[in-house]
Amino acid sequence: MANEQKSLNFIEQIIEEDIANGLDKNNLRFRFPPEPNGYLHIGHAASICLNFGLGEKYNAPVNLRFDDTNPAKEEQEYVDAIKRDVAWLGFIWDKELYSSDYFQQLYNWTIDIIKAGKAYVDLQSSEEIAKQKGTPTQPGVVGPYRNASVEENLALFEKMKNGEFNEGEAILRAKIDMTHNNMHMRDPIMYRILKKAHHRTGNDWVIYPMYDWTHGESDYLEQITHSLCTLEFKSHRDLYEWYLAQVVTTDKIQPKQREFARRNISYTVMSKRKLLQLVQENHVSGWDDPRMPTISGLRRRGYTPNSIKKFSEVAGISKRDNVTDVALLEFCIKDELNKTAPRVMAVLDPIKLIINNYPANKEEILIAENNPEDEQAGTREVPFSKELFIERDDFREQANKKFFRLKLGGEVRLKNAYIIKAESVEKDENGQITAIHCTADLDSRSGSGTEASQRKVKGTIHWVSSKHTVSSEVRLYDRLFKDEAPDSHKDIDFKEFINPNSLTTISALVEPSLLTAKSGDRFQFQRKGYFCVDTESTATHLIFNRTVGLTDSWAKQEKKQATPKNDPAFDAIVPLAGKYLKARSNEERNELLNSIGQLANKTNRDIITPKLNDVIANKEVLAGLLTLKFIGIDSNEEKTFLQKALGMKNAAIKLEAIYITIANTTLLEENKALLTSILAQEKSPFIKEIIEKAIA
RNA sequence: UGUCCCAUGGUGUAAUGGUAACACAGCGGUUUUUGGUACCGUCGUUCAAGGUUCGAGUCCUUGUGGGACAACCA
Repeated sequence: MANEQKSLNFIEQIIEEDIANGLDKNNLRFRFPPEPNGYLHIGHAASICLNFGLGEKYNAPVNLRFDDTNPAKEEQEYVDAIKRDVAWLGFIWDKELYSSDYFQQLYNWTIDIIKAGKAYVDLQSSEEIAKQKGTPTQPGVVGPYRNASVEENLALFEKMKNGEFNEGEAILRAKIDMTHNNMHMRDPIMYRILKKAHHRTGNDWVIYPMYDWTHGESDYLEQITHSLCTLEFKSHRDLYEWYLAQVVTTDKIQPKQREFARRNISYTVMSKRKLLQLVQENHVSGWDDPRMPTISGLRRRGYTPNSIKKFSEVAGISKRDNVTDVALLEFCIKDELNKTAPRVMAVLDPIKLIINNYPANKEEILIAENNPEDEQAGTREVPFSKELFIERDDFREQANKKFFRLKLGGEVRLKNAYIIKAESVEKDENGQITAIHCTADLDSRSGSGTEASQRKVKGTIHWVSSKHTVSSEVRLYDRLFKDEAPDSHKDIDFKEFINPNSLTTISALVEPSLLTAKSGDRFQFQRKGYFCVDTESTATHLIFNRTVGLTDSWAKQEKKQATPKNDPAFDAIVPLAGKYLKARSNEERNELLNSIGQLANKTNRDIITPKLNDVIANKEVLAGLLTLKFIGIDSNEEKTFLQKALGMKNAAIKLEAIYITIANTTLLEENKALLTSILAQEKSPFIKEIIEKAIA
């Protein structure tokens, strides 16, 4: 039986349990509640797919609700962008709602809460309030305004509402418990004064409700059954429930907040604050730069709504911190585009190919399959002539048997055309090849049905006809960051890891059928990858973005041979160095040092040294340092690395670098000036003392 | 020196006390007019120690590791 049941994620399990306990399925209702202070990213897509996915699964309505309680950060531009992105993903929201629609209702409830003696106006400065709040390990203390009378509070709150206070002079707090374990319960702020125009309510209000005092009540007003948010709101749940308890009536549904882990992806960052920084500091061209993990960036990059939904589905949902391999996202788009994208020929790095035995004035129209994966896709016409361009990579004067492409004296098929044999090359004065001469087997034309056309040759390469080709701009994107998790390093700014080569713009030659391509169209450039027409593209200046490359097992093999192998011993040292950084006792450190020493003696200096000056992460730097501590320093590269380590922020690394430097008289002499300058800036008396002694 | 959450292959998720599985990535092969695709194969996993149980990835205890929480942000 094809009755295979898909396993439920933990949210679905909670819902099923609630239904089993008597919740009417027909009352199920969800919401996606973004703050309009930035663009949506692939992490939001997980939340969107979760909420709207539940809506589809249970046939329940899903609201799009803008959490717009902070006019200082929010803009209409973001509201529009968010609506566009959710709609583009293909989801239909039940109602478009705004928290700001509930300002009056929230205000009315607030009056009741004050009357019940459960909220008070506090006129202290934010510093005083913060001080009284305590810390996670120390309880807070009661402030002087906590026991004011209901009448006084009502009057003060009225003054707040009427704009009689300036920003920062007064706030309204819930009266809960200043000694509560959960900091959020220590008399949290319900309202603050913000004399700013709101993008929807204008200047109607000068008091604005805080997130906690808005979110649960909005859920309640909309009768949301399950209010799903990310893990960092876990500790807000107590407050969410406390606020709800002040207003619920038993005949209505009390919403339930549940938390799931946000979706992270390797080689990128996923926080609005950091993405905003990339935009503002011009590391990217905008929110929709194709390198950005935003929905709009992915759209421009060539991702489809389905590929993003598919990704959210296969990545799943859970409560564990995660960094999902970006390869999974790429798989989702490749898998779809393989079935749907028309094939075309484009030469990215052209070199001229002349067919000696083909008439100079002859032109042929050849027939090419649009998509071998899709019979319905049909065929197209591609012009052919004596002079062509092929990919520079597809030719070598000499090569071994594993090279299936064109080499002197070797044969290869030109896709959809003839089998050719390379005869000679033309070179310029620098020895650079400027043209390749070949002869064609004129009986071997693809599809001609002749015996020669059935011949098997090992390689097939793509081409464009010189006379008919269209020149275009192609943007090749690589990952934006060099590190898997650029924002996971404690004392290193994530921007340190930005990949300087994340965008390469080239001019490429494409087949003439692409002349009619329109913005957003997606193609497979055969043997190269999937590309889409950029939004900036025009009829006279075509621009293609590379969405993702094809799996290239030849390039992989080449690379494997070209790049030096990893050093297994060093790779084993790195995690130990990570532990060393966190070690609490000298005993622990000595034990680790012992293991590292044994491994260090097995490392291969020739492999490690060239890599040293590229490492950025603390544990890798320390691993290099500790390895050198055992095997000694002897090259200039290693000395440079030591100096870099001396300049690092991390105290443990700096200290280790200092120890290595002062243990060796030559190194000490060479780095005296550097040590002196470190001494001048150093705050730690311990490190200062060590340096002073050594220099003296 | 608190409270809470989390811990399954390289990565992401499943297994709801009963054979640890699926996908991605990796590796190898077959097919191929894309070194793509497809197909086949392969690699590798329950943080530790105790306990409950006929039986524990799952329940309990302790420990270890990671994370969240002290914005007039959301």
